[in-house]
Amino acid sequence: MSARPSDPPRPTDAELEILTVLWSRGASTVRTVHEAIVRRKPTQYTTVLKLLQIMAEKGLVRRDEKQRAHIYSSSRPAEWTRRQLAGDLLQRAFAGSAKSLMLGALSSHRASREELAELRQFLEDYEKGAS
Amino acid sequence: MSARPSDPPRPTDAELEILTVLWSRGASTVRTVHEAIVRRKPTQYTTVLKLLQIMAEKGLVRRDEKQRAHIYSSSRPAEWTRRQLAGDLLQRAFAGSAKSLMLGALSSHRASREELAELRQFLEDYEKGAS
DNA sequence: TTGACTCAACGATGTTCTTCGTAGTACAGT
DNA sequence: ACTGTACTACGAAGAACATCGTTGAGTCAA
Repeated sequence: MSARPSDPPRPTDAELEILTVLWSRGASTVRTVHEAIVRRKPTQYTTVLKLLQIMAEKGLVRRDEKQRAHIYSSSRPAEWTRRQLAGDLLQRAFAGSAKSLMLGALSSHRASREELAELRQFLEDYEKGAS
Repeated sequence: MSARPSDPPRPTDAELEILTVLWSRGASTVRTVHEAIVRRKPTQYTTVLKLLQIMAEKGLVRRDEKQRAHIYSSSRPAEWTRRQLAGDLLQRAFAGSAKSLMLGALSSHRASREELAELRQFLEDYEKGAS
């Protein structure tokens, strides 16, 4: 539960962008990641490579060097990192008020009816588990 | 509704820390802010001053220079900035899924019963307004 | 085996962030 | 007027970030 010394640091903006690619596509080569990134923003291949190397040093990703084209994968499940980020923001900007966070998220995003249903469902489940 | 060109940029970590002080205490002198900051983390007076000057340039805070000790205040209400931050994180890390964000926040924080009640209440109100 | 490709490694650059020291200015009390 | 105190302004320095070019090594096919 408590943070071990080996917990990776909070990813930077560019790093997070890469992580989202790894989360959705799973373990990937640099080339694959680059192809996904470049679709949203013009970026050199070596920029992505460098980022991934740095992220490996930080422990944000793991690297399999068995093949010539190294294979990178997120060292933590998406949910773990997301939880860190949400909790971090919650403390730093929202003074721990989950309600304010939710309010902020929803008023900036305009959730669909299905999403709201999901949310209510989740709250119910959570309440049961938490009591 | 849409972002005007003059919208201030996302505050950095240190800037956010100062903003939270301004949000809770209202318009303040550098000295007052410093006193609040130093309680959490040893920091020089001039560090806070410099930060506030930079934030004024960026448009994150407004400055009243009528008195010798300038008075700083957040240029945007707390809710506005919070909404930006939550929305930003929602897009960048949560692929727009408010549910995941909620899940992340709650599983990192363990909400109280009252807080959960508030949340449910808020969701209800929101649903009415949103339909 | 040589040439075209593909890849990782590395170094360099420019920017932003964070922090602090120093200098100068207004002001109050003596 | 003189001195200490409370300010702001400015500049500098180091770390972190983001980006890219170049180099050299591995691979495959003609």
